[in-house]
Amino acid sequence: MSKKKEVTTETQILEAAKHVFQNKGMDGARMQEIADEAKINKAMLHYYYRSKQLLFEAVFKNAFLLLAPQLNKVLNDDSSIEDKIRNFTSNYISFINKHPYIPNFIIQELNRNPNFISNISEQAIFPNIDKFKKQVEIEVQQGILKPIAAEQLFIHLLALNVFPFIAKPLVKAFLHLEDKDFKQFMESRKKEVADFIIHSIKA
Amino acid sequence: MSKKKEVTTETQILEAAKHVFQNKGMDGARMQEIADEAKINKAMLHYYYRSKQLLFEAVFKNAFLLLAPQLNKVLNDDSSIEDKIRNFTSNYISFINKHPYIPNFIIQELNRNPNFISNISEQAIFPNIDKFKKQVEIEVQQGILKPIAAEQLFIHLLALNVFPFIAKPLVKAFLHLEDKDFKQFMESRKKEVADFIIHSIKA
DNA sequence: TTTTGGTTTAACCAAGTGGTTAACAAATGT
DNA sequence: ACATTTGTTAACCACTTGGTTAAACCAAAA
Repeated sequence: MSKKKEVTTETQILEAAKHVFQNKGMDGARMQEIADEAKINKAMLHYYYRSKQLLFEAVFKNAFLLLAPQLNKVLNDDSSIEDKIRNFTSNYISFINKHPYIPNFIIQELNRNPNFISNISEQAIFPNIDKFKKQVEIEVQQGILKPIAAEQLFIHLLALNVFPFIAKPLVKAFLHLEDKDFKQFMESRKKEVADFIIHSIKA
Repeated sequence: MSKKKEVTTETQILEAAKHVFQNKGMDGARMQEIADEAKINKAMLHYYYRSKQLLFEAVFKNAFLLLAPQLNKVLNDDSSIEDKIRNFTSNYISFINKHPYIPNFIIQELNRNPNFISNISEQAIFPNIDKFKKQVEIEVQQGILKPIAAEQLFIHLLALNVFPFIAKPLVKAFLHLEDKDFKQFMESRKKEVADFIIHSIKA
């Protein structure tokens, strides 16, 4: 096994593919555009990744592996529900500011091909809600939280944090925000969302 | 002006285009597929709508005109904030059950081409937040609501209602739901979401 | 130096793509 | 009745698409 330039070319391709796929989606992306952006010959894309579909899947899994730990942290560590909500809300918004394309990319392509999730949902990294659920039940029983289904709370948390990024053009239009204002709006949501949730669920 | 079959053919095309565009998006849709589904010759698409882009825009505006009144009702009628939240949450979820493709379609294509929203945001139908904002301020001042920015509340409301539909494949996977369970989950959210918001904001 | 193996390239290809055209059919107007 | 406009069709076209191939390249092993 010689490796010569394998590493650089292969990663160059993946980086370019990330950028193009995440901006244009599977259908809108063009292999030639990826090759141009990676500054390599188009044939190299197939040499390393065989087909557009497989290159896309590599990008998709790569994105999902970046996102999953963010969720797992909330679901599996031992801090209180309140702390988890505060931490997640703050961390997630910072995370997305660094990778603004990810949530939309994942959701967009998952809607295009819903079967695709079974490829991933079996992996160990895939977020599991069980521990979070038990913890909510305990805190409800202890009188820390008002009665609430953990599933609903979890989706509330996701919705409040993820939606504004996915619907960014819509939010900007509704609230008459420029890009700079939008960023500020999201920054203030770090505290706003956490407070909003905790006000609602604390006994 | 003669009309012969204009009406039926033109609407047949629009219906087929709706279906195809909303399932596959602008890039994934094929003119031939739309023609096949409308059971007419492909040339008719261009005869009535000139180009793929214009046909797409017709579909897009059509979808937006269906969605906007749902929001305007919340923003512009005179009931209390609490009533508005309860009504919207219940009505919106029912509305999406009838048109499950709409929110994802709009957000997906708006992210693909964010400039596109300026085509629509100038129209009178475009939701305006001003009245809602004043109303929130008044109810806060009257001590009915805890202090909260109307903009944040509005996005909270949208997020909690819209997100689960957009992220349906993800929600299903996280919570291990089948389609039937998902529908039931969304049904229970009609009350759940409204209660959740109101618990949080009521003084 | 020569051989060997993975790496890279330009040229190519078949299958689709949105869009057009010219001829034809069906109404409508006179 | 005839002419004119409107609706419909099949065939066609230029161009783009993902993918292939055969030859060239080039570092390291022999």
